[in-house]
Amino acid sequence: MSDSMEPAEVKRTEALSAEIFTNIANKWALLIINTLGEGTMRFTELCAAVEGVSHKMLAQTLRILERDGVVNRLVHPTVPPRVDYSLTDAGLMLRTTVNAMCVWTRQHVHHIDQARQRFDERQV
Amino acid sequence: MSDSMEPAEVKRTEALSAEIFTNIANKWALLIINTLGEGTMRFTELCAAVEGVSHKMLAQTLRILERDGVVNRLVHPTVPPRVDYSLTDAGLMLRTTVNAMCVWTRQHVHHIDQARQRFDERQV
DNA sequence: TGAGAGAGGAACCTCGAGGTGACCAAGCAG
DNA sequence: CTGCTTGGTCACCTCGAGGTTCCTCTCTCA
Repeated sequence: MSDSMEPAEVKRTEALSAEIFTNIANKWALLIINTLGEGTMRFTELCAAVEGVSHKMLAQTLRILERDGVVNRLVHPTVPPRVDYSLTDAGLMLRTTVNAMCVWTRQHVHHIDQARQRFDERQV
Repeated sequence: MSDSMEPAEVKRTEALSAEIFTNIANKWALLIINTLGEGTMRFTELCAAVEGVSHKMLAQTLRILERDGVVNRLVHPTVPPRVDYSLTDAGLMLRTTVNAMCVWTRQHVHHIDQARQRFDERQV
C-alpha cells in the first residue's frame, strides 16, 4: 500500500478490502478455490468435486470469484458448450493460504475433538 | 492422520473436518481470530475492534470457537464481571494462515479492482 | 434510592442465503 | 423429429443467520 494516498483513497481501499474479504471468507468460495487448486476443471466436474454445493451456489460463487480476478473462465464455443475454470495467478497465491487452513483443520481434528468433549462436559 | 484407522473412524474424522471447516470458514470467525491474534481482549473491546459485528454474533461465534479449542475464555470473578479472550496455541497457528489471507487481500486490492472494472465493462 | 457498568441470555422479527426444479440454446446421433 | 448434451438463468420457497431490544446479576458511587 502506497503511503502517498489521500484519505478518501485510503477509505475506499479499506472498504474494498472488507468487501473482498467478505466475498472470499465464505465456505463455498474457499472450498472452490481449494478444489480448483488441483487443476483446471469444468463446471460439472467442479459441481461433483465440491462436496455439497448446489449448481446455483456454484455458479453464483464462480461469478463472484471471476469478477474478483481469482478465477479464469474459458468458454469453448462448441456445442454443447464447454467451460473450463482455473485459478489466476492471484488465485493460486490465495490457494496456498486456503490450503494451509485445510491442513490446519486436518492436523487439529483430534485436538478439537477433545476440546469439544471437555467443553460439553462442563456445560452438562 | 494415522494410517491405521478403521473406515468408520476415517469417515467420522472427515465429517468432523467438514464441520470444523464450516465453523471456521466464516466471516465473523475469521475476523475474530485475526483480531484476537493481536493479544488478549475483553468482550466489549472485541465488539468494538471487529468492525460491524453485533454482540449477539460475537457471543455466538466466541462460544463456537471456545468449544473448538481455538479461543481461551478466562472469567475473573469480580464485579462487574471481566472476561478475557485469547487464542489457544492451536488458535495462534490458525491465525497465521488467516493473517496470510488478510495480507493477500491487501496486496491484491488493486489487481482485483482492475479485474472488476474489466469484468463489469464486458457485461454492460 | 437508583443508576451504571460488563458480559452475556432470551425473545422476537426480518431478510436474504441457499435449495429445488423448470427452462433454454444449438447441434448431433438415432 | 426427438432426445440428449452442458452450462447456465429464473422463479419460487424455506429456513436460519443475524439484528434489535430488553433483562439480569452484583457491587459501587452519587
